[in-house]
Amino acid sequence: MRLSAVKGTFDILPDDQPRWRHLLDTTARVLGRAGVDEITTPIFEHREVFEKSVGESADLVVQKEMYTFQDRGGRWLTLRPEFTAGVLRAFIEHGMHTWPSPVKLWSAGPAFRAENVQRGRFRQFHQVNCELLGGDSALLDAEAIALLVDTLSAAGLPGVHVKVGSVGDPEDRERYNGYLREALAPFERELSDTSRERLRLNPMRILDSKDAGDQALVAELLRPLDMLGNAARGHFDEVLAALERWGITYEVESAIVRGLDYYRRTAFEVHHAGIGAQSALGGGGRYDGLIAKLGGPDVPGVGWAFGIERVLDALSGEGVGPVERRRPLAYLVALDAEAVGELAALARRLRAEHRVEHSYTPRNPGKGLRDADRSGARLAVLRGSRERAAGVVMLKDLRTGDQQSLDLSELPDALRRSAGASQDDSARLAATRDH
RNA sequence: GUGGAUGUAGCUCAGUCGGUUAGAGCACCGGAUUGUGGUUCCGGGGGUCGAGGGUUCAAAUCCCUUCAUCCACCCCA
Repeated sequence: MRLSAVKGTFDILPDDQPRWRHLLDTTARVLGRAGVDEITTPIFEHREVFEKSVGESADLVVQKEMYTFQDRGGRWLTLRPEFTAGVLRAFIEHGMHTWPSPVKLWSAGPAFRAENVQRGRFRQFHQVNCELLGGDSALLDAEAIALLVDTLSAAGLPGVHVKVGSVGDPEDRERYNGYLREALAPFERELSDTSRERLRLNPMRILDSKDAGDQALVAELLRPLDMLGNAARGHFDEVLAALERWGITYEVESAIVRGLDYYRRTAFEVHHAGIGAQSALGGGGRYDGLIAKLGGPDVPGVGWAFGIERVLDALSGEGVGPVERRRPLAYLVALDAEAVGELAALARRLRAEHRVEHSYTPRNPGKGLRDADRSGARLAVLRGSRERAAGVVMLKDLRTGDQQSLDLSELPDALRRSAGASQDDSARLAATRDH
């Protein structure tokens, strides 16, 4: 059987890399300016890290989608299905609650879920994650949303659709779930199977049901937003006020529901049309109490993640085209065996400044220039017996066809001059792709 | 877990009322051009027709099974 990538995984080939690089560079720049520092945590953790964070009502659904395995020492480990739990584990382990507050951290990398594959859903996928830890100010909720919007905007998606809601404080949720149970109890037999299950475990999620019958039953009921306590209501209003003040357009979602029950108060999502059925680019919310639940100090936090593949998908749809791959400045063509060694040594020196490639076997000029042309190099440098006798190289501009014989000592300067010119090219290229 | 569509060369795809040796474009290699690339022209290599089984004188083509990919449902941290 021919080997292939595992279902739900894929290779990011050299031609794809510039787009990824661009998105990650943009992320680092935007978040860095906001005082968010990068943190890298392991891609697997003790299973408890994720099991504790996930919560009881969700674990039935969610745990079976986690890649959990036993290593040779008998440890139970889980490939991270998301970033938050691992980052919080690091926060606790390194005593970050003593750092100047708030502690702002971002990460990027792969995550793993054993899901069925479709557009925008993979088993190994990649996320950018951001956490703002140690403050309960509504300003931090708003900042989190702003950072998500600003990052996507800077990457080339200025018009994402922001949905903001609040799931309230724990007591609000309890009250609301009680209300739902009471209101829906008479209709229990009319609910869909999953919703009947949810009625016991987490009634709020019934609001999420796509079943038409379920939707009809809940249509007339109050939404979570309608039953927020004073504290959560005030907090939510402050978040919205900040967003308005900053000119961030949003839509209030009266029944925003998230699959995990660690969310408190603010929850939000960003959506984009045209990336298939999975329209969510990312989302997040506030999770006060989660750090304590994981065994740390009772420090509040708010965070989000977006899916890199989905954002790139959206960017393609926006006509933000593939970014051109890096090309060498010069390709050194060895015309005889001795030149191969000479040029390899020369290339090594030139590489201190430029991207330079060279032939590894003797080539005739025709083949050598074709090699140079295919590499995408702007310049070809030829060296053979004639050049050696004169102590020179032949420098050829592959676009104009101009060529000149050049003393070896003059080559570095000549390359520097051309490098200046081709940087202008790449600047133009960058300008067109950043529209 | 469920449903639909699709699997033919490295890539994109033609080819199925069953019938010679399975084709094209692009890509790759060589030559025209043994010290000058791109364009052009000529030639060449490359295929378990996803896999297994069945029907048939004969299967890429028909039947069954299976796997994979894509899309969607379910679910979604």
